[in-house]
Amino acid sequence: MTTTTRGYHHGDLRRALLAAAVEAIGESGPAALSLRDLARRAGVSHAAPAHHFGDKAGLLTALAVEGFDLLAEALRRPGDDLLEIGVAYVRFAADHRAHFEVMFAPGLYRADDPEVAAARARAGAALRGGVAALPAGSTPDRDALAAWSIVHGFATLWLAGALPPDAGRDPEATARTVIRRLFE
Amino acid sequence: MTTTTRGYHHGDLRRALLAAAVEAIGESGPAALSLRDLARRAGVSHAAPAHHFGDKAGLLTALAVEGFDLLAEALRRPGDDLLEIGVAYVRFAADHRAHFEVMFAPGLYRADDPEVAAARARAGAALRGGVAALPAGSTPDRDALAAWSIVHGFATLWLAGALPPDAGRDPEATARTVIRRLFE
DNA sequence: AGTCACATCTTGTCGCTGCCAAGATATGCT
DNA sequence: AGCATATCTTGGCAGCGACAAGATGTGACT
Repeated sequence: MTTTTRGYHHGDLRRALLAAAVEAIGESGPAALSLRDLARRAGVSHAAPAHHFGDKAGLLTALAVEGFDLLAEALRRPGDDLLEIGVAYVRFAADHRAHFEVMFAPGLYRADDPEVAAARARAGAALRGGVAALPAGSTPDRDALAAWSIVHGFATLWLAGALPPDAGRDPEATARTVIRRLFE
Repeated sequence: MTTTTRGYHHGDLRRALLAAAVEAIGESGPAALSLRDLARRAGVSHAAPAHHFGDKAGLLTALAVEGFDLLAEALRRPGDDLLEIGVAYVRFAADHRAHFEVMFAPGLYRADDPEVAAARARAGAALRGGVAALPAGSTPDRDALAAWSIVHGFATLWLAGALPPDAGRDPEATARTVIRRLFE
């Protein structure tokens, strides 16, 4: 599979546009995203993206699907340890900022799209996986929601630059400390 | 003070534009906000907003300042009870969705503006106020961060429509249950 | 009362954007 | 070889943010 750009046909434009979107969002945030800019980055005409994604919301929908699948994969890696699953959640937000910002901005894409719903459900199952391994006498639904809230809140605040400077220096270590608060 | 719209001069255009912004964001989210639409809602020409706010980021900066001040006020109301302060945080997000969404989307406004920084600090102080009243032997910085994370995460997930339907029905009650998890 | 500086709002314009329609080119199937 | 289809281009339209220049009120000073 050649990914070179020469010729009338790009070869892998869909993937190239998604990659360009990640790059552009990393530079200027999701709100400033422009389909025409992505087309320029990929070296194609301004209307080429429409063929693959329909419109801007379509492109962001595809990016959200990709993001939820990456998240599910990242959350499955630590196994049963709920603390480490939480840390993985924060690390995912830091490592895939562009995806994360889009995923939780449902006004930007078609959040009710079936592919999104399926990918979101896979990520949710991966997160709930660690809660099942908690000691007896716990309340799974509430514990899952509390765990999700605390890691999501931490990640969001860190991305927003709202954390005090010393807490934001090493988000992963700080997150580990904060999450541990749930188990004491 | 007359707030009528007749005449060449509006009378209270700045306030009217901020109110229109809250309304518009409530309908379509912050990303879809248009200065020209706000001008139409206020019954003025398309360039009138520029005089009061400079540009779009300026308007959203003013909205963020207003939001952080409203939040500080809301957090001060419950007094020393950290649980109720957390509930007030969630209630604020629900009651002032437009403000909240802008406040924590620093890419949309000038987050380093001194007025924003001051208002944000006031809200932070109000939040930390409840942590000081915790039982001895606690770790204030970490506890404040954990509390902030869990309420912010819950509020954000609720606004994003990411919570399971039964948890999202009565966010305030669910939030109270989830936050209590921090104190057990 | 006059007039003058200033704040407020309007009109006009520019480049950029998303989206649509119509046409060009490559690919693969028969 | 020939045709259907997927992929990409060109051209155009309306809406947007930002800027510049002008019109209109407001208030202060004399």
